[in-house]
Amino acid sequence: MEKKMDNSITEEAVVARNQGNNHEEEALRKSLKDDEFKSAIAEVNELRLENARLRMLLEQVQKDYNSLQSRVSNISQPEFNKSASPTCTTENIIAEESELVSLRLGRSPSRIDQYKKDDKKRHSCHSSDGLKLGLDYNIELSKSDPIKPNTDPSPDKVLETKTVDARESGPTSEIVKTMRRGDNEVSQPSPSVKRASDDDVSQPNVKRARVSVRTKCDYPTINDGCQWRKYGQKISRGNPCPRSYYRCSVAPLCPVRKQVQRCVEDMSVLITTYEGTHNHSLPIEATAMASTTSAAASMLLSGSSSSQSANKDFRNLPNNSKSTPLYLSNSPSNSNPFPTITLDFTTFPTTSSFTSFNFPSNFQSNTGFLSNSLNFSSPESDTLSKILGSGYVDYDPTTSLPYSKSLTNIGSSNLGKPSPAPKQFDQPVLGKSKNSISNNLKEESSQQALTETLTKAIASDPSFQSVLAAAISSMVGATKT
DNA sequence: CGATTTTGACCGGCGC
DNA sequence: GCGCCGGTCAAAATCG
Repeated sequence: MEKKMDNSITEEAVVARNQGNNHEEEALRKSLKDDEFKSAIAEVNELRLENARLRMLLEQVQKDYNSLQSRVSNISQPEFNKSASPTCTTENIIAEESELVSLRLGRSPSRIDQYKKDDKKRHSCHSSDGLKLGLDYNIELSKSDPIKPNTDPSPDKVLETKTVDARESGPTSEIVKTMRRGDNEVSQPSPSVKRASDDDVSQPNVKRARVSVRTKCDYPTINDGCQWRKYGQKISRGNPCPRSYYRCSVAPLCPVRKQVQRCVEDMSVLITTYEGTHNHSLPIEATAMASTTSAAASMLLSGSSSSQSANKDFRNLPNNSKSTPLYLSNSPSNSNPFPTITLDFTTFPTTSSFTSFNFPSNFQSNTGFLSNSLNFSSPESDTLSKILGSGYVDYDPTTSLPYSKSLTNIGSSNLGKPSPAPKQFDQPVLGKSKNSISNNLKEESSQQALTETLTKAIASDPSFQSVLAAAISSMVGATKT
């Protein structure tokens, strides 16, 4: 009996203890939930802070980008004004019509976007290179107002406008051309009339500038941030791969067109040729390449002589084939009747930086076209990266963002404006360890003369500055997305 | 159903 | 004048 009592007491105690345990567990769970809740709140707060920080960073980058743009615009202005001067000399015409510039931009390979099969028709959305494209009409619009539709269809007037614009830049002339086409489409729907109007624009002395972008790309087209509509496809002579013709579909009257074709020598290389300037606002991701292509086109049409002078300066560089980063080269596309500038992204740097800047000394024009070549590509040796890395700018290999180094020597003080570097950039410049910094110093001193010469060359060539600045800004812009 | 792509036809430039 | 070639158009087909 006592045992029973004891047992019952014990059971009660156990029950009571269990009940107590349940309460404790509940309290524990509650406190755990509170903790979780608090940590979640803390996490959210952290994220908010991070968000705010990133926003500030973005604003800063935007600010830098804008100031850079305005500088590019300022730098380019005299050239445009000069070339837009009312005295249309034969030299001017020949120079602008006969330019063929190759600009090679090496950059680190960025992550390859997932290619969505179901999205393959929307070729504007894919990239293997993380390239962004658009045209910078901050520059173009500030000079003249080419977008304004020509309300006076008088052929004389049209011709006059076209000629002046063409002297300013190819894309501008393209705009005028297309706006006129739009006018004709309204007033004279006949296709033959439309084509006749095209002919008016295609004066022998007025060539349209094109910017050709070469990229290693397995996909039908590169992601340039714009939306394109395919309007034709042709198999051109000498290349079994069909050439596709696209026009910008963001705005109905946008004159910008592009041609996409695989390189016959290397099928993995995609050649995208842009023509014209967007007459509408662009998505952010489309502005970066726009800056580059627009500046390149501007340089193409406005800076022939200055490029030559730059070349002259570049030839003063130390005569060491391994360390001579600048040389002139023939453009591969000699048959192209249009002034074309080529941005070559096909040679990715194996080092961490934005690399070479090559001007082959065997430059000569064999097409009657002035074939100025700016080569930013990236052979591992004799690269601009060393120069840029030793005084101008370095790029993070994973982000392609420039490290905050001084760019003032390039001629744009804002370029080097130190900006708060986010965490991911907080790593050794050029990816080198501290042990290699002394080696860097040695390299720096040995290339000091080179750097000075290059600085001089760059500073003496506004067009070159604008292209370089645009290229840099494109690197920056590409990281915004 | 609207947007986009495909594709054959057409046009102008250019060289012969 | 003719033919080739690059570029564009536009109707039909396709896609989402």
